[in-house]
Amino acid sequence: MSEDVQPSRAQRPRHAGIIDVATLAGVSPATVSRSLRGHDNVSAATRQRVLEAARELSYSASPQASGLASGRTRTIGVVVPFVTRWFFATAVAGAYDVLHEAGYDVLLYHLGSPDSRDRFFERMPLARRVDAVLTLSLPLNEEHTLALRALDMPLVTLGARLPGVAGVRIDDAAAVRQAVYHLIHQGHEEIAMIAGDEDDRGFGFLSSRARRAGFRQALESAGIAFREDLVVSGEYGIEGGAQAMTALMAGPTLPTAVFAEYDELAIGALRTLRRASIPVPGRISVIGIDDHEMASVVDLTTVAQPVPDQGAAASRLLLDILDGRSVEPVDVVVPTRLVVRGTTGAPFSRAPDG
Amino acid sequence: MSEDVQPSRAQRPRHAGIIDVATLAGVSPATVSRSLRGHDNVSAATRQRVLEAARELSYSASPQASGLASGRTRTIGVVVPFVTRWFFATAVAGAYDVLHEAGYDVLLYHLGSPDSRDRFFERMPLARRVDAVLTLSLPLNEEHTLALRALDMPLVTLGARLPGVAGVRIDDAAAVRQAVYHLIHQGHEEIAMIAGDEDDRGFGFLSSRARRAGFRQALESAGIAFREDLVVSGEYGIEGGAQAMTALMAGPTLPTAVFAEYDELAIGALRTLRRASIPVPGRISVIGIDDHEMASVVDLTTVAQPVPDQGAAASRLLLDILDGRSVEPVDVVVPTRLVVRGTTGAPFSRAPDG
DNA sequence: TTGAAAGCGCTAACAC
DNA sequence: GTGTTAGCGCTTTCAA
Repeated sequence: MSEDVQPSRAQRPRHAGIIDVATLAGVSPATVSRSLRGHDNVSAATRQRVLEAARELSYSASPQASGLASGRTRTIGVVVPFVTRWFFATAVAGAYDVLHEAGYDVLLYHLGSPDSRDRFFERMPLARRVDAVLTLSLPLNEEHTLALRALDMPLVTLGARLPGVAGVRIDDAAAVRQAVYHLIHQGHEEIAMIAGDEDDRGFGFLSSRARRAGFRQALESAGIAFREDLVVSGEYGIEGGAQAMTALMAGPTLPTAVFAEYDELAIGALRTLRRASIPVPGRISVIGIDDHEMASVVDLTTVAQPVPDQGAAASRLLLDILDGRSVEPVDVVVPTRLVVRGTTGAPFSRAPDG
Repeated sequence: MSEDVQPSRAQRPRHAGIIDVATLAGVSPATVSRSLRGHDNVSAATRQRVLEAARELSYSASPQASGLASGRTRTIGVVVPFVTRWFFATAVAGAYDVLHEAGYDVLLYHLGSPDSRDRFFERMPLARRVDAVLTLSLPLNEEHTLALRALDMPLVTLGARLPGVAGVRIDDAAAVRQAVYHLIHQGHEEIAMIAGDEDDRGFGFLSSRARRAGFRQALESAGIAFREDLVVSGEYGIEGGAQAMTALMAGPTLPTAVFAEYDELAIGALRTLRRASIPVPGRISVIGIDDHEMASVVDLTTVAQPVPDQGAAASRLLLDILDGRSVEPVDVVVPTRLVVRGTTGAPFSRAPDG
């Protein structure tokens, strides 16, 4: 709510308008419009003249005016929880390239916190600003979902499946299984999980829920009892992982392996372990999900998911819907794969007399 | 250039328009407009009725139409080289918060490569889409600069000073000095630099140039001869740093310390050193600039710069210009500070018989 | 194949 | 304080 000091608009040098182009080309504005947008009911000669005139005046249509007249904005709203997190930044970049290539601008909506998410969905600033919406990993409640549907525009989700909405994602349960089975195959039986925050302060990402459930299933299907006390949660990011590891270390016995819901949590955990001089994987193994760009630096074993590809795929899906090429709410599931590095190994065996 | 399949626009449920609100409130559209935008020449009672009517119809003005009529878009263009890099993502988040709070939307332009930067400046998609532009660390040649000035709209740079343009940045030379003097004080004399790419494939960031120059100056002012052969460059990101370190290791003698132009290069270098089992700082010390969020994880000594703050400060500057509160092209320089961690130490002393 | 004319939904200048 | 009247710069029928 800033004060509105109205700057004079007279200063701006007047852009060439469609009428200028029409005059120069000796045609009507309507013909200019048709020529420039590649409609086929214009003779080649006329179009040629128009294009030249437009170039000469370095004309390009005002998006405002053309949007107002046509009802389309040529803009896509991209809604992300945190642009600063590697996953989201990378997905946005992947999406951007495809959308930009297709001639769409990208309006960024950065939520930052659940509070501001709620405000966002109340005010719905997207209403007449965009032609379609791409939401990244947003966990939405009924109210949010309704607000989104009320927009009645093409919608695609990335990383969080919404019933009836097209989306791109990985199979969370499968990814967790890859990670947990890797640990089990190495002989681990005491496996802890560092999960994302699930309480109200956090977003409560859907993938978090899926991965927690997947963790339990994976253990049980391997005949290992699930222990609630070995699941700790941390806020989004490295610090969250570091704190969660600290909490885990405060428990009665340190497990022999930790599965982190995603790499940043794992990386935070590694920092805590390094500072406490606990050897990895000598005393404890660590594995994550993502294949974050830093995973290779800290030599983290992880389950890789293709992030830019998902952004690109989601955008293509959106374009398909916009162009009427797709109607079904498809559910694109991209594969993950285990990347074994140096933070996992055979379990530490306690001294026989211990 | 995608095929234009025009979707029917008839499907969209008609938003309430300003006339609907005016009718419901029993006033003219102009009064609705005035009331909603907080103009003071409306009686309290009238405004009240209008606000209620607007809420009842959940009306909000079409940005297209209001933009067309007022000549303002309430949108800021934010131009970044790579959203995926920590520095840029973090700066964008800092900027976003301030702009969003002030009621502006953010249109993201992701360049990705110098080629696409050039295309961007040729086509200048910003022309009528935004009220002002924030460019992040973009090295611009004369042509780019002209294109930007031709827009004749408020402009602020972050991380790269443009003559006559307001901006926010750190003092690159000073930051380099902090880093290099730290190494020198520890006794290092053979200090290499890993610099950003300067050839055509890279953007050739201005800060890169400044930091290279600063490096030479810092050495010489300490009485250490600058050696061209100890400067290697790497592409933007971790891989670039890793490759540069490999190149450095291929030289006749490994220096005792490496100064990286920014942390991601340093982190890449650390990965190469770890893989080659070269002890840090036992055999070689490493220092960077940024205080990247991963710096604490790899225990990297660095010169910290406040990134979200710079984004926020740049945005405030932009708002000041937009609102006519600032006219001078101010040059805001924010301080940096040395953060000593574990990758720097006393220099390795060669075996006496070596 | 082209042009004329009527909007798209607002804001701003000018009346009252 | 409030209403009336012109646009803002395009696109899109509809006619020719």
